Amino acid sequence: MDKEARLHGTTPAEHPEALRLWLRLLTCTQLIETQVRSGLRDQFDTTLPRFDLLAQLERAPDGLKMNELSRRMMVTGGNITGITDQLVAEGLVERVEVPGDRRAYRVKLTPKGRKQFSDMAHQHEGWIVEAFGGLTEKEIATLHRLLGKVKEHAKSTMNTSAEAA
Amino acid sequence: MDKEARLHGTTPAEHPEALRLWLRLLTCTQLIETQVRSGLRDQFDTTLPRFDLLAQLERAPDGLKMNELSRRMMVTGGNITGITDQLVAEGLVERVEVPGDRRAYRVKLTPKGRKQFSDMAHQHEGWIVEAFGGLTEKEIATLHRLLGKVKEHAKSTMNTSAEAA
DNA sequence: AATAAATAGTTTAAGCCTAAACTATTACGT
DNA sequence: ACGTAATAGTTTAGGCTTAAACTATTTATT
Repeated sequence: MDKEARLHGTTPAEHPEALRLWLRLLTCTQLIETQVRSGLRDQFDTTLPRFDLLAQLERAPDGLKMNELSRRMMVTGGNITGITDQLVAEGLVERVEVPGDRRAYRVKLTPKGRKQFSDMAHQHEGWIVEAFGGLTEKEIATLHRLLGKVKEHAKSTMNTSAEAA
Repeated sequence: MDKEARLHGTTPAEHPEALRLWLRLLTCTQLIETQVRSGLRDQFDTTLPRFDLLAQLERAPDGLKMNELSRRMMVTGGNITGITDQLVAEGLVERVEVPGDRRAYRVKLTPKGRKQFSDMAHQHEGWIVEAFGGLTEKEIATLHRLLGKVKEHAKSTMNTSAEAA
């Protein structure tokens, strides 16, 4: 019996492996994320959410509506409003009216934004490749496959537990 | 070929598997974290960082110094100050003077804090077990092992890349 | 057409988090 | 002992994020 298992003295764990896995998952994400944030700040004077939003738009030539950005980036709409405002002020993205709907618009990369993102994306990929440099191609594939199962299971049980209360 | 792979059209990736893995890792972490935050808020009216700090203290019967908490939780010292202030105000932890060093003190759980954490930890474990419910025990072990390699590699190359600039 | 409900996006208040500057204390080198 | 450097912790300014309340517009119902 190891340390982590023993310490929940009053609440003996039935599945300590799951808890350990969760802590490790968090640690890995946080380590890599910290590296990426640091690189974006030092080399491009920008932030991860700004980069993420540009990345979403780079994959969508026709731009994306705010709620599409919100869903894809898994953050709230208010958050998207703030980040978009900044990027518009910097001239990296633009708001384009949607013909049939005066409430909505599409956010698109400007040429300047596309150029800047291209530079950043190249560096970014380098950081990520380096982050997983300790794994073989096969291990990367295995990790990807197993996390795929986690993702599907998490999505499928999203709002199932709240009802049990 | 799935969606994630196709989308980096204009920036042909040499190691697209690493990028895909990173995106999936982020997604999984975020999905589970959102569930946990939501549960802590709805059922215990608290937040994840508060829970994490209590969790650290529960494993350290003699308490921890601020910088130890900072290092273990991988956040800045100023952050620890703020969270600790709140928990002290709620009576869940206490600051205890360190005999030989008037700069430092130890943060310890109060009996009330220990009790409250115990309740939360039990629920928390349930959420985590459920989050990984789509995996077999063996798959959990594999995931844990592979993430261990990622973690070690990330830690070993922490400040090696900045020098190359 | 009139009303109600849903949708798109923004604003607000509050908490988290960081980097950098700061205070207080301790350790070290001479 | 004295001056400097290192350490422990806090404060400050600013960016990120959320939930909830809000405005404006569109869709559905009657």
